[in-house]
This record gives sequence, structure tokens and C-alpha cells, in this order.
Amino acid sequence: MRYDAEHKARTRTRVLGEAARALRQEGAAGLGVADVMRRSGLTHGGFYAHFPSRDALVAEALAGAFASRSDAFAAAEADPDPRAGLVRFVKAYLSRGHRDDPGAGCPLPALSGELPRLPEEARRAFGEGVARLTARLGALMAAAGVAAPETAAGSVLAEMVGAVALARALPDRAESDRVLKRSRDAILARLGLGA
Amino acid sequence: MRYDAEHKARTRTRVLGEAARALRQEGAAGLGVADVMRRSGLTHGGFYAHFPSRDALVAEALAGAFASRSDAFAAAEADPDPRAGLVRFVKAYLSRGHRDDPGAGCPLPALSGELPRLPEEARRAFGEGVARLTARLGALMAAAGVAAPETAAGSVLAEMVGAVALARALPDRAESDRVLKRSRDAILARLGLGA
DNA sequence: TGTACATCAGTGAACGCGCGTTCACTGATGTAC
DNA sequence: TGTACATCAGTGAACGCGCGTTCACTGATGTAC
Repeated sequence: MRYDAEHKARTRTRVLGEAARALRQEGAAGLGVADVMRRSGLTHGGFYAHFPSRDALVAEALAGAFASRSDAFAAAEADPDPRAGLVRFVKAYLSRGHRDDPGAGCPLPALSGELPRLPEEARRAFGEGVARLTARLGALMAAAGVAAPETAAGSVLAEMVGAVALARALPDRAESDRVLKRSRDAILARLGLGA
Repeated sequence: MRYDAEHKARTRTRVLGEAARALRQEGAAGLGVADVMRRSGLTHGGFYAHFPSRDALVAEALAGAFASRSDAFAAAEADPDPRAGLVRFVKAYLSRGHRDDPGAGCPLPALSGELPRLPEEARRAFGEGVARLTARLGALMAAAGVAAPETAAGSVLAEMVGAVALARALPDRAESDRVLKRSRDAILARLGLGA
């Protein structure tokens, strides 16, 4: 084989990307080494040239999922009008698109339920991700003139996480849509950001 | 062996109770037939005299978990002062006790994350449980004089579910406590139920 | 310039393990005579 | 009243399967001579 110098790093990145998607789509318990490798165009035996264990992959994929979502959140922060950026973020989070594509979505609604059972490395990555997101959302709220922005950020994040998790869980699509809409309306109203 | 007439029904109830606890504690994917039977004081082979399959057990245990929580909710409804009942329910849901004992707690924060991957029977039981709980919470809010009780019920339930799921997931206990407290304060304030 | 060798990302068979499920069997007790 | 039999909840060995992990091997290419 003997590939060029960056080949191995590129493969690793590809595997990690597949794992970050599978992690949110199938859950941490459902993430399979052989499956992730197959989707990366490789056989399962090569996995251990890149990662020491499945647990290490889970933790790193979780961190990767937070990192890619961080990029998405930056779009809201980049809006010259903080209020408009905040509205955009809330609407995107509680959208049908986010509900219907967990693999590319926020790790919180997809994974918080099984996180208590994951090893410490993954839990630490999760804790840091939540803390960072809460802080950034609080800063955006402060910039948008929301009162008590820290409490508001925690409250709004919790509601959005719960609403998306419930919306994904409900078998009836109309009821699922209603859950998203109710929380969107309630959050924007309570932040004084109109409907 | 040859036990008395009600013996089999009692055994079934015991297995179901263990399953309802394990389901919320270990997740649906983590619920093992042999483990549930062992905790019920039996060997795994006897399982199929009571249930046609593991999937059937999961669905029935989920319905059972909703039923036992329904009893708990009835305490809030029974309060002569609906506002006091509502406050009690919110505080209990967002308590450390509820966070620390998922096996006896609400199925929503424990299971919504993996519900999209469960078979239809379980999803139906979940959907019915959520609809019933939302309706009852809405009725309690209406009785307590909360404005737009339906939207408020959906919004509050979503926030409580998200907050408990996040509180359980966070590895830092102080941060976890803060998540519960923030949502408790935010919810009671927005319902006009004081701090 | 040509040749022999070293490298190492990736292959694929094999492993031990725990899972859900099946099934022949057990044995205490109710019932028939 | 005593005896033979039927019942059936529960036992425990066995199955096929997919999993994470290990490891001897491959083979294209860079490097040394």
C-alpha cells in the first residue's frame, strides 16, 4: 500500500466523521466498529491502527459532534443583530429539519439519555460541550438584551433539548410537529422576541 | 411445582416490575432477559412462559412505567389548591431525588432518546403516555389559572424533560444541581407561581 | 540507473463473550379412580 | 382413604448470531546500496 504522508490522518478523519453521525443516529450503544469502518470504505480489522478502543472512538466522536455544532452556532453569533441571531438559532433548533436528521444534529437530545451509562471520557466531553454551549447561548442572550441571561439560557436550552427529544420519539407526526411549534412559540414569547 | 391459581400472575407482575425499573435505569437496549429474570428470582428459560418476546416485555414495561407515574401525578391533582399541586409537581420533577433514581422516575427523560429506534408497539405506548401526561398537566394548569394552558403544559413538560436528562448526563454534580435549579426557577417564575 | 529490502495502512480469519430464543426435562401437587 | 396419573411453572443446557478485539499476513512504494 504505502500511501502519502497525510493518508492515515485523512482516513482517521473520515472514520471519525462516520462515527459522529452514527453516534447520534444509532446511539452510543448502537455504534458498531465494523459498521463505522464499512461506511468509511474499510474493513473492521484496520480500526485499531487508528483508535485504541471503541470507547475512545465514542468519546472522540462525541467531541467531534460538539465541534461541528459549534460551527453551526457561530452562524447565529455572526448575525449583526443579536436578537435576529437568537431567533434564528431557536427556530433552527426546533425545526423539522433538525428533528429529522439527528445524525447531523445537536448531541444533547440524541445522547443525554444514555450518557449516565457511558465511560468517564465521554461524559467529560459531554459536560464540556454543554457548558460551552450554555455559556455561548447566555452571551448571545445578554447581547440581545434578555433579562437574567444565564438562567434564561439554561432554561431555553433545556426546553429545546426536551422538545426535540420528544418530537423525535413521538410516533404521530402531527403531534410531533405540535411539540416543536409549542416550544418555539413559548420560547420566543418569553424572550420577548415576538412570534 | 404446581402452584396456586394466582401464582403465575404474581410472577408475571414481579417480572414486569423489574423490567420497568431496568428499562429506565439501563435503557431499552440495555434491558436483558436473563438479568430481569435473575432479579425476579428466576432463571432465564422461564421467561417465554410469560412473554412472547423481549420486545413485548419492553413495550409492556414501558406502559407499566407510565401507569406507576400516573399514580404519582395523581397526588398533585389531588391537592385542593391546584396552584400548590402544580408547584409540588414541578419541584418533585426537578428534584435531586428524581434525577438520582431514574429507575422509578418518568420514562420521558430516560427513554425519549432511544425511542426512535424501538419497535412500533413501544412507540405507541410512549406516544399515548406523553399525550395523557400533557393533557393532565394542561388541565392542572387550567385549574391553576395559567394562561394558554395547553401551550404552557407542552413547554413546561419539554423543559422539565430536557433539564432532568441533562442533569443526569452531566458528570459534575454542582453543574447538574444548577441545571435543575435554573429550570425550576424559570418555570415557576413564568407560571406566576413565585419562587 | 537498477535492484533488494523495509515500511505500514489495511485485510480477513479467528477468538471469546453475552445475547435472545428454544426445548427436553423436573417435580410438587391437584385430580380421578 | 389410598394410589396412579396429569398438570405446568420453572430449570438449565444448547443454539445461532453479532459484537469488540487480536493477529499473521499483504503488497505498493519509498529508501539504501
